[in-house]
Amino acid sequence: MANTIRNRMQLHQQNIQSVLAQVFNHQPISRIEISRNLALNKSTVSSLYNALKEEGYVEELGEGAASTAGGRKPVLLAINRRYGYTMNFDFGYRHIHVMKNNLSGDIMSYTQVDAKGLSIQEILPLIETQIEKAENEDKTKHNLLGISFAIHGTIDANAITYSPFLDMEDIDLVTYFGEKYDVPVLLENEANLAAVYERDFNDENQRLSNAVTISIHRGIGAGLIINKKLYRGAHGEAGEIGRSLRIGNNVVETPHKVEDYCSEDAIINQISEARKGAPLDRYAVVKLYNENDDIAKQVIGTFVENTARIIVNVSNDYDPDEIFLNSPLIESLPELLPEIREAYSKIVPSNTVIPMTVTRNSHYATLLGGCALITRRVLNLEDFELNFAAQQEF
Amino acid sequence: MANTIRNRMQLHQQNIQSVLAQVFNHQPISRIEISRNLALNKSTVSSLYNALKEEGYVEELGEGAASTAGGRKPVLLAINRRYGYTMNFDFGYRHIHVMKNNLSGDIMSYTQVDAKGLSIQEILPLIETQIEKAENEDKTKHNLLGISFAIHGTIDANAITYSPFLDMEDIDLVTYFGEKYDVPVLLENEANLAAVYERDFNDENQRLSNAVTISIHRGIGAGLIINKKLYRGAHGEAGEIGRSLRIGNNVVETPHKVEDYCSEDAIINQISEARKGAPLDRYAVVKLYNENDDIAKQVIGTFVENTARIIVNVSNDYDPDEIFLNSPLIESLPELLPEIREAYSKIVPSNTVIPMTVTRNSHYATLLGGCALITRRVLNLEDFELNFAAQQEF
DNA sequence: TGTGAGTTGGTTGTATGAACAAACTAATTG
DNA sequence: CAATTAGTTTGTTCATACAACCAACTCACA
Repeated sequence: MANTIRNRMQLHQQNIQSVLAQVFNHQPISRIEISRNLALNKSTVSSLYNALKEEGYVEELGEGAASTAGGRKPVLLAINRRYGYTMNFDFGYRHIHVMKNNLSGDIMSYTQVDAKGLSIQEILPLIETQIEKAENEDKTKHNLLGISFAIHGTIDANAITYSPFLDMEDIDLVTYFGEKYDVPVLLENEANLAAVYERDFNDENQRLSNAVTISIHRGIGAGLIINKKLYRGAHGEAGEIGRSLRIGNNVVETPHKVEDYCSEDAIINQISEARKGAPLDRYAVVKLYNENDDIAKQVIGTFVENTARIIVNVSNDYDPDEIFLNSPLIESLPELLPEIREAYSKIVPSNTVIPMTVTRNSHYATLLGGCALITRRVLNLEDFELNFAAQQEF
Repeated sequence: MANTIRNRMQLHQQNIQSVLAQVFNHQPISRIEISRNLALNKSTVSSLYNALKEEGYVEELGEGAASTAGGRKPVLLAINRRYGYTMNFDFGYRHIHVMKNNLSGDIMSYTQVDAKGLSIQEILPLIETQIEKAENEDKTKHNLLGISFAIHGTIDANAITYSPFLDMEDIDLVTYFGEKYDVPVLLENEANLAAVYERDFNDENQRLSNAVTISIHRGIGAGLIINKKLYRGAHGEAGEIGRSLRIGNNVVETPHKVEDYCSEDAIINQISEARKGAPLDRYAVVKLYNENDDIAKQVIGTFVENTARIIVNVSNDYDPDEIFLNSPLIESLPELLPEIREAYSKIVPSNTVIPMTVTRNSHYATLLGGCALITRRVLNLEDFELNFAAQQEF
């Protein structure tokens, strides 16, 4: 029991956080409902809520409907949407994706900034412009509260350890922006953020204890939710399933990796090479496939088969409740999912096929995953289950 | 925050457990030392300790040495070794392994019972004989407190879901022995228990947060420690790495699994077939290898190479602090470990090779892992870090 | 449409009890 | 002896529980 509380002060602090988490997860909610959910006396909840109100995190929204049996109307409590906001970025291949979110995770704005071929030195001012633009059109009390960056690489101890697609040139984003804006800055791998997104934004009833997102972009990586928590590994490299090697009797010097066969880059290159034509991109590949081009059909057929096997392997490795596929290619060719499902059930002839879902709009996923993590930091609710899904419509 | 405490009663209960865990982990220990470790007032610790003493879990061992600066001698506290004991079993291929442990995890007795080819119906009375024998020669107050079984198969919700090597014939061990002896009965997969063993018995300084044991027996399975806790997966099937499929361009109908190449059974069969001789067992294979038999050398050479790749894949999948190899074959041929290390570093040319260790006496490992889990249950310390390693010598 | 019994939400003041703190005893070193 | 440390006793503290209250609603009945 590492993270354990022992005395009344710590108990009090934790109970305040529990009340805040209740407000977050069930807003708009009344004091009496919190009292019931937490099994705390209603007077205790009132006292704890008042402490939160003094800090400005919460606000009263007005009165709700009374019970049909009569009785006083409840006062509805919610996260103070005018407290401040977070800025969340994703360094994509072509674009920087930018999202501004309030403390409830609602999307305040979303933009893409063209960044293809730019160096990090050229990208930094673009980010600053976005942050300052967001600040100018804002009316919250505390303005910017935190920043997150989705990184296509590996992170350890909130620092980039490997960045294959963008040379960071010794730029430390955390220090740079942390000192410039005096807010917490969080870096996280994009597959991990996609996993956090599925847990926090896409799982309304919070059923998922264990989930894996398989991210098929230029490489292949998995984001792991284990016991409701993001599992990063000892060095932030857990879920690097694209680097998996083949086992077999013909031992070769440089063994084949999964991503040599099954990443989006690998697929595009295979088609490109077989056609002996100019370099392709994803849109061209999708077009060829839709035009029933033989080569595209054949290569993507193998991709479907291999993806099914990757899912089998992920099942065996992690035994999750659900698997999410984060692949722009499959998103563009939705007919592939049933094919993957069929290939899967041919390999594992069981009556219970593991649930698998294709993540829609994967850029939102990583941005919202970053939002979920940095919001926890800002609210001092880092070890709490926060449900961003349930309160999106409200 | 699922497992969270909210009121003073729960806080009190948790603090009692924390004191018990301190006594367990640091016995013999004084009250004042517990007070310092837990940052609880010494009067509080005294009061909590008295509650535990009344229940009989702990006892005073006598006085320790006074500080060199003078002062009263401390009274040394420890787990009451005369409170009771646990019985822990492992259904091996040839033998049932039986261990009796006191509440501190000390080995009171160990035996193997011949069980090759016996049905579960024939095995049950053998187990009962062992339990009754242990009871007859015992002088503790409460006698048998719990039973654990290491299963070569998968377990979900404390029930066997898959048992490839022993037909369970609808026998429910938990009900059968639970009702017969009125104690908790725990079933767990043997690779998982080996992982628990490494965490609790073999990690004196409790450095390991994430560890994987790779169990290479008749099949291949992994036991996973993630964030200091055993990770079992949604259905108890996490770490079934032996079932992993090959990814590649030549898609075949029935894809190859890792354990088709790399399990002990696979190695023995390959050598056996290549020699066109009688069926072999592990001892014969070890003998051939030591006699420099060409076929054995070649097959085991490939095994070394594939094991290195499995370790690479496990690293990529789980990114643990350390990997443990639980393989009687490697245990019998210790010269293989440096070869595996070398093959590994050829594939991953990094200055930091992941620590890998061969578990000695793997039968003890699973039995002690079972002991660790059932002891937690008995002491009501299920979510606490217990360190069986540190206090083995005392 | 007016009234009051019943119900529910929320506040206030008091009681509880687990941890804390201080002052004690006990036993040691030098 | 003084200084120091271990542990106990006694009384204090304060976060939560509890009980009584107020506020405000529904609904049945007149």
